[in-house]
Amino acid sequence: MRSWRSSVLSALLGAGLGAAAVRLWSFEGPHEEARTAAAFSHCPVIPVPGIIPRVQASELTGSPGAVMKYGFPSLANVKSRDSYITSYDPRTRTASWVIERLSPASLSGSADRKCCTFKEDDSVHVFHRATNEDYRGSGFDRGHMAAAANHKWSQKAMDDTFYLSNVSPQNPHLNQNTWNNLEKLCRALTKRYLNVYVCTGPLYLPRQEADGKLYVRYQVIGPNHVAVPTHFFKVLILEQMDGKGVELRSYVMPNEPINERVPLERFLVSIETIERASGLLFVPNIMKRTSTLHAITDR
DNA sequence: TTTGCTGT
Repeated sequence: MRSWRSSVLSALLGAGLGAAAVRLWSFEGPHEEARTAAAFSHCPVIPVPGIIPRVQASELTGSPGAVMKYGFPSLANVKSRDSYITSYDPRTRTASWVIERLSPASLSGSADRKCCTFKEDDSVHVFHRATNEDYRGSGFDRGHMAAAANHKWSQKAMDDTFYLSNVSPQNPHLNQNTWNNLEKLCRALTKRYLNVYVCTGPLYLPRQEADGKLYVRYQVIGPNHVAVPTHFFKVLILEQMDGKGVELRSYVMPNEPINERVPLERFLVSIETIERASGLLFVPNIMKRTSTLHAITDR
């Protein structure tokens, strides 16, 4: 039985993405704090000109200009909702990426998920649309990309996270434990950073099969063949309290049960790893490609 | 607490 670690590692290696990932996962220090510090030392910090203001409650209404200040990871089938902006992938019947902006204001309010139900996205053609029937009895959870609890500021905003275009088939144990903890971490970071931008999405990573060749293989569920991602990513854009810099943190988790005792820092990968694997480019508006990527991968 | 599921 292969561990999650070897499974992620071989998948990333298979995509030709090894260098940055190997260095992170090979780190085994005796003290967790030292390990955490070492893990974050890989995360880039980018100075930004001017002072960034904190988002106020009155500014929460989903306006693409505000949520997308760091740019679009890709441009196909972009949709704007109150709580997030997303790019839909009609071939897999799920999102390519979903971006949301978290702040203390967006996390507080009276919206209640008991009032929400998962629903088809009528803006997607029926040929390419996921339905609740696809998930029923599949063994997979309907895992939010933009999490419901991030948008208590408005019932409509929370309702919008229940479109199945904001959902991917997710291992139930992962969704309800370690992935949930990662979502809670994103919310907790709003206390230490001015604004927290979160970009979430699925990955379909190659792995080596018995003949020694690399294949991308994923299950599809239901009559509409909704793709089951092999992994999920989260890219965090953290605006520092002094408004002078932006920190980037990016995580990859396999779509399988993960022991909750494994620290979240173990799932940090370089942003380049996710960019190569996903076909997306993050923070195109601020990334200085050559110099920044050297800083990440050469460390 | 928040993440979901199934059955009535």
